[in-house]
Amino acid sequence: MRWEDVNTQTCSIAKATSVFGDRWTLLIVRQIFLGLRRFSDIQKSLGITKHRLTDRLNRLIEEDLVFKHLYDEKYNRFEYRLTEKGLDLYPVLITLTQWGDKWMCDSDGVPVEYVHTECGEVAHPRLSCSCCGKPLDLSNLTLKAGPGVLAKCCRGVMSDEDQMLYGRIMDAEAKADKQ
Amino acid sequence: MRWEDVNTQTCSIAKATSVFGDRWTLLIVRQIFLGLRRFSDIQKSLGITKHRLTDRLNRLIEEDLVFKHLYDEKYNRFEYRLTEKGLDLYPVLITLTQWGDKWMCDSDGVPVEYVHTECGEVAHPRLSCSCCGKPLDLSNLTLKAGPGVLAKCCRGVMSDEDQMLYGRIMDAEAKADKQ
DNA sequence: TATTATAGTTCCATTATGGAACTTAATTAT
DNA sequence: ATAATTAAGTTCCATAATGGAACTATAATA
Repeated sequence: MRWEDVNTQTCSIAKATSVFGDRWTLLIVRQIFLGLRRFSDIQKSLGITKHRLTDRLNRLIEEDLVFKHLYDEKYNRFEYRLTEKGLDLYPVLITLTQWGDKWMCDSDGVPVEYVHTECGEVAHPRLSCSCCGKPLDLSNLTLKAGPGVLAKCCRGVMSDEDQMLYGRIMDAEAKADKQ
Repeated sequence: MRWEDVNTQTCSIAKATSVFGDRWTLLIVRQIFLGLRRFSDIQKSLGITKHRLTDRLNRLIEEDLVFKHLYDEKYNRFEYRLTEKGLDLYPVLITLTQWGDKWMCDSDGVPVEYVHTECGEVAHPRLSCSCCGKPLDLSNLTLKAGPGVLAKCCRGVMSDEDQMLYGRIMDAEAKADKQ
C-alpha cells in the first residue's frame, strides 16, 4: 500500500498517522505548543531544513491544524498558530510525553513537568472513564465494533485489510454475547 | 539535523518520535494491540511490504517494545507480542484514536468503541489530574522546566536547539515567580 | 553602501520505501 | 511421488522522501 492510501483505512489511528506519520510533523506541532511560532525559530530549534519545514507547515495548514497569523505588516511576516483541531492534539502530546518520560528518559530526569493550576501540584495525567470517572487501563477496557465498521460491513464495502483487522473484534463480541 | 540524531534532543516527544516517527511503526503496534500477531497477518492487513515489516519489527524488538514468541516448534513460527513498554503505549493509541474519531472520521461514524468493563458503558477516556482527580485540559495546565532540563542548564551542556525551546519556559517561570 | 534578519526556493546527492520475484522448510492435494 | 501451498522472510531495482548547501527577495540596520 502506498502511503497516500493509508488514510483510506477505516481506522482513526491510520487517519491520524496519515497527517503526522512522518519524521517531523509532530515535533513541529510540539514546538508551536511550547511557544515557538516563527518559521526561523521552529527551523533552528528543530534543525530541520527550510524547505522541509515549508512543506510540513503547508501540509498542516491544508489539514487545518495550523493557520498563519500576520504579526508584522511592514515585513509581511507570519506566525504559525494552532487551530482548534491542532490544539486538540494536546492529550496525544501529553500521553506521548509521559511514555517518553517513563521509557526513554536519560538519567537527568524528565525535561518538562505539567502543573495543574487548580490544585497547584505537578500532575501525571491519567486516563479516566468519561462515564464513571474511574481510572482506565488496559485491563478494564474492551473493544467493540463501532458504527463506522458495522455500516461498512452491512453495505459489504469493507476492504480485505479492514476485514482482517475488525473480523476478530466482531468475532470476539459475538462470542461474548453468547455467553 | 539527521533523523538518527533526533533522539539526542532533551524532549520525551522527540525520543518517542525517534521510535515511531515513520510511516508504519505505530500502525504495526496498533495491529498487535488489536490482536494481529503473526507476520503475514500484519503484513496483509496493513498492505506493507514484507521487507519493510521485517525491518520495523526488528527495530521494535531492538527498542524492547515487542518480543517474538514461538507458537509452532515444528515450523519454527513466531508471534509478535508487546512487552510492558509496548503495552504502555495504550494511552497514546487511545488519545490518538479519539483525535482521529473527532477530526478525521467519515460519515459512517467511529470504527471502534471502548467499553469500560467496570461500569459497562462506552467510555470516552479523558485525562485527569493524578493528584486531585479533576479533568485536565489546556486551560488548567502550565509547563515547568523539569530536572532533566535544569541539570543540563546548570552543567552548561544544553544544545542551542534545546536552549531555544526551553529558554522561554524558564523565562515564563521566572516571570511568574516574581509576581 | 555593505551587512543582517526573516522567510522562503532551487538544485542535487543520499536515504527510505514500494513492488515484484526468489528462498526455505514443512504441509497438503493430486 | 510430485506438485502446489503457506508462513516468513530476503534480494534486486525503480521511485519517492529527505538533507545540505547555495540562491532569492525585502526591509532594516551599521
